Amino acid sequence: MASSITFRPAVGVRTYERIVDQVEEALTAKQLSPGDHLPSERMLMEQFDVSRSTVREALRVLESRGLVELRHGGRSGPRLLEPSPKLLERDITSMVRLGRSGFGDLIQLRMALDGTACAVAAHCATDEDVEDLRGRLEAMEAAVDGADVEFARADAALHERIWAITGNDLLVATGQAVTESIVQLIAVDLGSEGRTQGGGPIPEGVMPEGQDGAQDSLRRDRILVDLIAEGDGAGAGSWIRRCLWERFEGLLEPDEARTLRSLVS
Amino acid sequence: MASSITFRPAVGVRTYERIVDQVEEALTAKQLSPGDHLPSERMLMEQFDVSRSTVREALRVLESRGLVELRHGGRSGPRLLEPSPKLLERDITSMVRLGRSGFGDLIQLRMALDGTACAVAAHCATDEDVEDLRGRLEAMEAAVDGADVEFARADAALHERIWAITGNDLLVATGQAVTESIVQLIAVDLGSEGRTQGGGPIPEGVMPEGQDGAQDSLRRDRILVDLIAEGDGAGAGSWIRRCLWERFEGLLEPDEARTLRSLVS
DNA sequence: AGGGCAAGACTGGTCGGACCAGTTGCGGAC
DNA sequence: GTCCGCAACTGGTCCGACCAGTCTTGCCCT
Repeated sequence: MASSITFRPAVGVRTYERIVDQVEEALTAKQLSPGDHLPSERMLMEQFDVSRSTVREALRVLESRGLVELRHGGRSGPRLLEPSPKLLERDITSMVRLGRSGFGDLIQLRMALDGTACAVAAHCATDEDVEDLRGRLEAMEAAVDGADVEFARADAALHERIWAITGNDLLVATGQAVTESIVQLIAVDLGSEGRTQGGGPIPEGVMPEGQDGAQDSLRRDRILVDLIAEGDGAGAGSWIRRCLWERFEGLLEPDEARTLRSLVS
Repeated sequence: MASSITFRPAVGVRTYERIVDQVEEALTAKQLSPGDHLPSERMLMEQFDVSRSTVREALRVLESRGLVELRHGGRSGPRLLEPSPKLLERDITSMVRLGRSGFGDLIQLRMALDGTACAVAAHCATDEDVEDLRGRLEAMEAAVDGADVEFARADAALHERIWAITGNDLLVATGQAVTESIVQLIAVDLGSEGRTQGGGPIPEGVMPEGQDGAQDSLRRDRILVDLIAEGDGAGAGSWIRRCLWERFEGLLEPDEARTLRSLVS
């Protein structure tokens, strides 16, 4: 068994799947690059010698995999996209909504990712990185009195920047996906709760956290940046885990909270 | 701004997307469940009052999102599926192949996930869980002299069981996706390397690790299970990170290896 | 009456042509 | 030279047809 090439099943392969495969292979082989344009549907049906329906089904699949973008009326064909965390986000969100995973699972994953990211960032952050982070802290301070959403955005930008310091695009994408899933889930919960309660007040301590919460977040983020600046990876990792736990503890079931508590030490 | 309901853009929504949305909403609202069957394409085109092409494009999208399965000739319509880690796996794999992420990023993610999973598992493992893990160690010992692939399978089963102990389905799915991506990437690398080298020997220390590697893995897994049994979460977490680093260190670029080294302490 | 096999009635997969709607770019009118 | 409108694209949807796979029905033979 010298060769371990993985063959794909050859039965039941539908025509449009072969088209999808060809495009994907051309993409991985760098024969096509994000930003390039595929030929129009009419041209593709000639090149592949299939009907337009088949071409369109293939394009639908490519589109839903985030590989191409179709624009009605544009003079150039479908545009190739670069990989985006959107897909991960949707899959994770749907897994949480449809599967047996809950909010606590999402927070746990976030703690795993953010803890690691902060630890790595502390070890490989350059002086410019730290300066950039401090700049974002200033931006947060400027927004602390403003609208909640603006502060939340500045907060998210800081953490994204920390992930980016690791130079691990996969970690960035996964982290964004999990974070985005969390806020979406909170939004949905608020929405349904608001409906059942007839538009009552928004629960405290969640996304729109008010000025006290903002001040608190800012204080914690300052400490986090300090730890990263000192190169204290272990400290930064456990600190962010603690921050996350304290922030979301109120939204968890008691046993979930206890389990996640074990990650804070 | 009392209500924070998130509306979706209403322009440019194509007909087939509205069908996809309806099915997804019925799925999240539990009006449809995995295992159920959708009506056939001809019936769907009547219910939605659209053409079959449009129904088919919607089904293609639902299929590529892993929500339905189409079987040619079956008497019942498209079958609804339950969420599977397959999607996450494909997204992660394609992000690694197409994006700027490399092998090291994947390993780093694996260390984050596995480290957290082992830490949590150590805290919430019951006596039965530990017993089950020890049983799997026996299975590995039995396979240590056998085929590499069989041992690798038993090894993977042990780690999946550890993830499962956490009760976090999302963590299990993500872990499986990352692990699967890693072996796929190794397989591809071996394949291409084999081609360029004209079918030379398989590099040491990778997937098929031989008996020495198997004995080593077994020894490490024993220690891991012991740490979990003792409830030493921090110890189990850092131990598995160390194991992963030592195992894949040889496949990493020097600077990648140094970065990941910072997670082993 | 029971068992096995063939025809039919579904299923999804593909094809071809047609028409509508949104963009864009070119050329003519001013 | 500038601006506006038309024409030549683009993708989105529809229709009708045929092929192919699968399951069921029911007939025929034993």
